[in-house]
Amino acid sequence: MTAPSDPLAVSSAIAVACDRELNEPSDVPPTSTHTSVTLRARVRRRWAGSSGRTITASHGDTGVVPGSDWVLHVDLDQFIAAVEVARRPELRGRPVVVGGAGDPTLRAVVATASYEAREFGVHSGMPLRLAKKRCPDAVFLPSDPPAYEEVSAHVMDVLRELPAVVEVLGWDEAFLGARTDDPEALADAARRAVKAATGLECSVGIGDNKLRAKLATGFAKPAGVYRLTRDNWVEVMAGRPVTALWGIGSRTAAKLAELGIGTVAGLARAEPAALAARFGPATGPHLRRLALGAGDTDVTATPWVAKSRSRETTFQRDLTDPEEIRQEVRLLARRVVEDVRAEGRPATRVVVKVRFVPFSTRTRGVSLAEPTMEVDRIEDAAVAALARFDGTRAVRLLGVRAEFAGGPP
DNA sequence: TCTGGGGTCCTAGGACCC
DNA sequence: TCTGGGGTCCTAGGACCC
Repeated sequence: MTAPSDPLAVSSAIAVACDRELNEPSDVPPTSTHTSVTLRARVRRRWAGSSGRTITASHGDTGVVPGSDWVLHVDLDQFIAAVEVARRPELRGRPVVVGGAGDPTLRAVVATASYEAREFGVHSGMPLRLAKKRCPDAVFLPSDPPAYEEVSAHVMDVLRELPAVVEVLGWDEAFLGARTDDPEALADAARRAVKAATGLECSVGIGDNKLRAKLATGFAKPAGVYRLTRDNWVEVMAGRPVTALWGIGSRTAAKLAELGIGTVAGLARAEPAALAARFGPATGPHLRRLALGAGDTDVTATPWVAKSRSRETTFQRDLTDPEEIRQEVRLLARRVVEDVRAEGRPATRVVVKVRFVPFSTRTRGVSLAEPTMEVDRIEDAAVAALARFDGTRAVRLLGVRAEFAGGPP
């Protein structure tokens, strides 16, 4: 296949590929090992019980009829910072940085920065120390998860009043599945309802599947609405870097760059076989489908069920004493057991995570003889897993994770 | 700029079995 | 003769997301 250099030709080439891909009924042949989005959707559908309404597209996993089925993605603007400003109105208009214990001299990173702080180059994931350097006048606040959970629950309840199926994605975002002729009106209704009930601004992406709705939200921010469908996908996305896609991060982008692929258009035109050879039989073709804008349309209100519970701590000073390390693992294990018991489901496996100095992370796990919620059993399993590590290196982080048996509780 | 905490999913390799 | 080819399960690591 020749790669046209004319941008318009590129666009039409992708458009053709899109149409072919999206309309192909035998998209997932039974012998294919293709999994990713479609398989995940099937697994979830199998678990969808009677506890929630479910909209399932009747036109296959990748296609919906415009004007009939819509996916909306609602995302609260600078959520954590907005919650903090809401309860401290005097901070409005000031650069606010939330993260860790709120002390920029400690080992911690930014959870959320207000738009004012972002002007100084502060963003999520950045060490607090650097945020302080970039924006010395910012107000640094400790992270307060229970407060955010409470506001989040309120927002989700407000969204559930709308004529749509609500699938919660995290503290500050949700998918809405709806059958409507006017998705913009529904998006406006969602924005107004959230604002009226909580004072918080949100942005809404409208799409013909989850991927496009999610990406549309990025163009809607702040406090706006944007529609991204197969009709404008090529025009909007073709020239953007592959990292603009939901699910492609810097590591995958670097590997794609080695194959000479840098843009969404380039990925859309790539040979599935070449991608499969580099990324595996499922992930390779899946990456190309992302570039085509393909995604599933299933929005389900079925509550999310955790597959594991974990606790981890980064220490302010590195640990070297084996006995101290053991005691910290026991402490983390007991905290995990509290969460496991709150869940009311026994753990089947315990995994210990160690991050050595400077920053290499390793895990070791122990399968339990039988599922249990007993604190002694889980604590001992964590210590046994820890014993399988090389105990001579300095440690900066310890973590303990309990895994539950597969399937619904 | 030395890099949190809580999750999920996919892949590769070895063990084990027929 | 020291060699087969799948299938499945388990484990550790990698990558991604919020």
